[in-house]
Amino acid sequence: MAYITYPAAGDAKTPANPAANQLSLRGSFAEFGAKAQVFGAHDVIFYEGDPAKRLYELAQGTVMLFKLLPDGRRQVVEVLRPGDIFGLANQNEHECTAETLTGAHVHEIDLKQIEGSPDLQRKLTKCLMAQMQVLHEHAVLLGRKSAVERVASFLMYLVPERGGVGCPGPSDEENDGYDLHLTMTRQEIADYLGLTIETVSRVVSDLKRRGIIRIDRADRIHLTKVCRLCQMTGIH
Amino acid sequence: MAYITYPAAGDAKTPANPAANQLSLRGSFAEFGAKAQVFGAHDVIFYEGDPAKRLYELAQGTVMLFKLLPDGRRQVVEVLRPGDIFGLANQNEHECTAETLTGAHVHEIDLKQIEGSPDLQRKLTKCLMAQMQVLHEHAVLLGRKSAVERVASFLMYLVPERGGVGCPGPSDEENDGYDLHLTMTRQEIADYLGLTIETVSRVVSDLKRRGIIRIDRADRIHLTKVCRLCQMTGIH
DNA sequence: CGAATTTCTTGATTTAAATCAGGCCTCTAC
DNA sequence: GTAGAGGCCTGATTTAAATCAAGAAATTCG
Repeated sequence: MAYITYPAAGDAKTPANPAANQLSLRGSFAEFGAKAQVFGAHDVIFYEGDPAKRLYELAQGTVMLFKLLPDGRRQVVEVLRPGDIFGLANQNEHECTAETLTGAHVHEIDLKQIEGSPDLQRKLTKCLMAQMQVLHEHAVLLGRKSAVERVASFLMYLVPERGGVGCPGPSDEENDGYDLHLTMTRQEIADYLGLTIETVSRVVSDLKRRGIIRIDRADRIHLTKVCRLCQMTGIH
Repeated sequence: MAYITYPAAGDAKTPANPAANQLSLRGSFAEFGAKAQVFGAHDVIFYEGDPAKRLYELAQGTVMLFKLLPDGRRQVVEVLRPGDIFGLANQNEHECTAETLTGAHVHEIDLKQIEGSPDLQRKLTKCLMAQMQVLHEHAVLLGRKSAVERVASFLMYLVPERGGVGCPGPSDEENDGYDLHLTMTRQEIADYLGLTIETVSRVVSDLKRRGIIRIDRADRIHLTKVCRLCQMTGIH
């Protein structure tokens, strides 16, 4: 269950957890009296259909947004990282569910407050522009990429400063490596990539067999050949 | 080719075409000295990779945004309608190509000008929120819907005030009808829905055979049973 | 107008991924 | 330690959509 704190007004700048404080500097909402909330892993922040009144900024952790079809099919539409803003609703209801993948710190703020501040407006616009770009790239993935390309793109997305787009120069060919921690289960990855859990599992096994990745624990993946993987994303 | 006009400053409020003038009232950029541009059908407004300096507001017509993979695969990521804003770039380059589907009137404005106006900021935020919601729905379509559900959703999207979401009440079951004009070719529809042209053609033929739609010219479709079609979108 | 080009449709076949089904780890709890 | 549960992997089979391959409409153009 969610462990939610509502600090006294003006207290948001000094949360109990120093790490959260450090990370919340990434955004600027906390300085405007935003409520700070702490969630555990796999907590729901809001459900599709819930009344939408506020905006959320992820300060720490990972959150996914997903939509469900009546028959149970699920599509994860966004995977959010610290600094991302979510919970915007065109109408009065949330159009997707927000669920944490890890423990998470979230700042909550009223849209009206943002509208009053040109600085926050600018920040919001910049954030939405970046998210829109990610959504466009994800549309390409879902609409036009093969299963292998989807998984390769997903893994590259987890490499900081690469985001599945950039490719290392010729200097670090073949034997460059990178360790990454998976916060998503195979089912969540499948629902993000528009695949089944079996297909994700098979593709990952195949990458392992080909020596492109190495796996000890299911949630820890070592990318043995980042460059090779990058070339499998369909972008190059 | 594009027929581009750059009216003298302050002239944007009075374009030659009265229809354009009427429609431009939908937005508010024209009042802030935005450049007005007129494009023909199938003109490129900007290419993926072009330097991005300005923002565009569609005043009249239809525009699509698409991305290409190096091997030629294409994904149409958005289909824009009057009032929509596009051309936002996180970095300094456009991340997708903008091409008109019909003749179109476009207002061009500097992001800096918007940042100076709280009213425009609000409008921009509202517009981005709405577009993001459409992108989320489209991710569900691309990631989780069957070919029939995709085509049904697409057709419903073209019914004003429905947008593939709402369904008419039980009063207008079966024999409600709606005429719509397709501004996209089968190939463009396929690239929007993440299908091949053949699959789109087959699904459309099948809907015709089942009496759900009627087609005389390839670009004019009469929806014979809007309600039935709505039930085929996967949403109900 | 008729030729040429493009767009659309339809059929036959292939294939990538889904589905169906079972077994194997890994962690937790007792 | 053993039992149970959930997550993960793998194999066999099916299937929806892609691909391959012609034709048939439209549309453009000389």
